[in-house]
Amino acid sequence: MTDTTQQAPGRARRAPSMADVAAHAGVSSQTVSRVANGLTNVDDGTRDRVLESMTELGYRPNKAARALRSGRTRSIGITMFTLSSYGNMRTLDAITVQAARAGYSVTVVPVEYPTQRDVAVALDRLREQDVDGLIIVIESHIVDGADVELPVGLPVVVIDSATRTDYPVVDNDQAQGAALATQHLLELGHSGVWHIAGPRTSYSAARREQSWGDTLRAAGITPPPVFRGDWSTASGYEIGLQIAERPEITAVFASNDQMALGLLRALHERGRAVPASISVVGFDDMPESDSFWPPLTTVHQDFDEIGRRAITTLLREIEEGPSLSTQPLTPTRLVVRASTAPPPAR
Amino acid sequence: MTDTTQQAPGRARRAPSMADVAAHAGVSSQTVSRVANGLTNVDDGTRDRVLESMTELGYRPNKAARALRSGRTRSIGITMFTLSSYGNMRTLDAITVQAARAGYSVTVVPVEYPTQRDVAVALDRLREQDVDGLIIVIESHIVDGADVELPVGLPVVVIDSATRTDYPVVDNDQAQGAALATQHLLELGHSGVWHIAGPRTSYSAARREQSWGDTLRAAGITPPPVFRGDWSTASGYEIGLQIAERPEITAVFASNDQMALGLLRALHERGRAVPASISVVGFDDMPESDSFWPPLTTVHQDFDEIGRRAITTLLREIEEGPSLSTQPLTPTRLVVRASTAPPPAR
DNA sequence: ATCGACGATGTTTACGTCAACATCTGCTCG
DNA sequence: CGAGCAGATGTTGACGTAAACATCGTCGAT
Repeated sequence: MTDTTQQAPGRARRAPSMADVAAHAGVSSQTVSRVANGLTNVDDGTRDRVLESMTELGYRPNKAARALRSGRTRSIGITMFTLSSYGNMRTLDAITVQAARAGYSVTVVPVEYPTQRDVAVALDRLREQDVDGLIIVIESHIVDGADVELPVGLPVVVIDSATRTDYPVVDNDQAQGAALATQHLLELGHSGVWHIAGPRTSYSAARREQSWGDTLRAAGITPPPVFRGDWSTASGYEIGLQIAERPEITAVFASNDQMALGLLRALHERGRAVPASISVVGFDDMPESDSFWPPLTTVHQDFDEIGRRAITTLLREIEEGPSLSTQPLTPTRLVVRASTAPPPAR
Repeated sequence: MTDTTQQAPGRARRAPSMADVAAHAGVSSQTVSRVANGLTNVDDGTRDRVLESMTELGYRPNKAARALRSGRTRSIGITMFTLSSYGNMRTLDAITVQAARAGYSVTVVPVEYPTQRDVAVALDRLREQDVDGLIIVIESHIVDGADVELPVGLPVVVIDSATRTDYPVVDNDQAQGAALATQHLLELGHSGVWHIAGPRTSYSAARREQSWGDTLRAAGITPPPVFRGDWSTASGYEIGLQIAERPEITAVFASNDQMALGLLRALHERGRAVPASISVVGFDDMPESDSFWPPLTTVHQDFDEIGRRAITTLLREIEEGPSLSTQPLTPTRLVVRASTAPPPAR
């Protein structure tokens, strides 16, 4: 029978405020504030009494009031295209976990279509949320567009992007990964490596493609024309049907695991044995990849690390002001499984 | 030179408030408020002048102040286990998109480990966010636990859960899907259907398992003991190695696509042809499933629809108060591909 | 013993918005 | 031609918190 507040019909009762706790504990609300914020200059006895009252009344600090007063919300915003890509999802997962550990909450605003307008709308929405910082997981060429106005004075970290130099960028080292994949195939003795690239809109795809070409050229090989997919298994499959007909192709580096999977399917259907007749390397290392048939050799990206570093960097910016420290890219590593082998003897 | 505010060094200048706009437009801040909220009792000329000032100063309403004043934040919270399951991810994606369309933002709080303590912490955190409503995507037996105190008076929608009847539940019809899968195998002529179940902690897994058994019994068949996995491809693979050794098993219904994939791999390795020697059906219909080898027959779940209905239901609760309308489950459908066939002739 | 410093606690006020109420203008109607 | 009314606009205060400042008591140094 400690509850003396009124319960409006069908409505939540008003949450207890600092004033309620203060009255209950017989102190001023400022003392409650001090306890709530863990300041040290409070007598132990008083503190205990306040804490007890808090528990009894079920007090929770009101975030809106706190935000209004302090201008800080302890929440960060993140905007990205469809969550339905393996990398984005893993990154988001890592970010929410890390943010929670640091006491921040995460507001997600999706961008439905990769247009400047939609991105602008998303950023606008985020700005209204009064977030303390922003993580943007969007291709830079769209973010850079004229219609997109980045929030002024708001800490920002960019993932999977590049050209803007005024924000810290956190990302996997796409170039290093692609080089790893290409090099692996060359070392197995393949005289050429074909490439299934990602869509033109993707900066990651461009970097992998560039690095694949560079690696070949460094080995004295002229890169063949790329096949271009759109990340989907379906596009990998379509391209795979073409590749299957060309016996001179003995090694393919696909820009993600899903396209590699589509490729594997096409090769199965057309009777090209993997890896006996043709080797395949992917990129991402999805948890499913080790159960593809054959288990896929691929480049592992550490998305947990990306999320961790994005949060670390952003929180440092929020708490210590803008810094211009350049972030090193996170290295990837090659996971060799059963889809690669030396080229068939001729 | 309209900017008279001071720029603190290295800090964002204070965002313009209604008072700033009011001063600029030569009206009272209340009039600005009326314009901002689209009230009609404002002179057209005045309105235009205010809107112009807003644009010029780059005014955005302060969400914290608005929330403090009105008690509504136009944001909803969602908590779920690891985002890294296909279903959770797709659901979250759909929810963020739908929420954005309705003008709500979404705060995601992850639950790192499926313990009551972690769930309680997550809900606590969400309550502090002053969200207007909550979507919980967590197994009900944990939510129901004694340590978990659900927010009082806050609209809640539950996904992938069950036993509590005091909140609306939105979900796919797991039972119907499992029946579809089992029935399909029986109709192909298999005399028994084995099952790779999901973990005991999962309510979805339990429902699929139950329905599989019921369907067999309805056909006069005693269900064999289940194999129990943990949703991962690795567990499917381990179980698959056992199944491969038992020629009497000619039909397997796996509780998700990933375990089905692991199973396929084990069967390949042990030389059991799919579907000639053994048929496999999955559950989920991941976008990759049509490129498994062979392309996987599976049960398609409509996660977009789940997200849509979760938001619709929650917003109705928020805006019109609690309703006790029972939600029909969303039907699933069987997608027949190449991993199922009649049993081998003996 | 006295003064000052410091620690604990209380009081006041501002953050930005919006509901409620107050005021003012111009116009209609008898 | 004045009372009354409607619509436009202004003023005040409250939401819950925390910074800034004020007050009070205690204890140590001289």
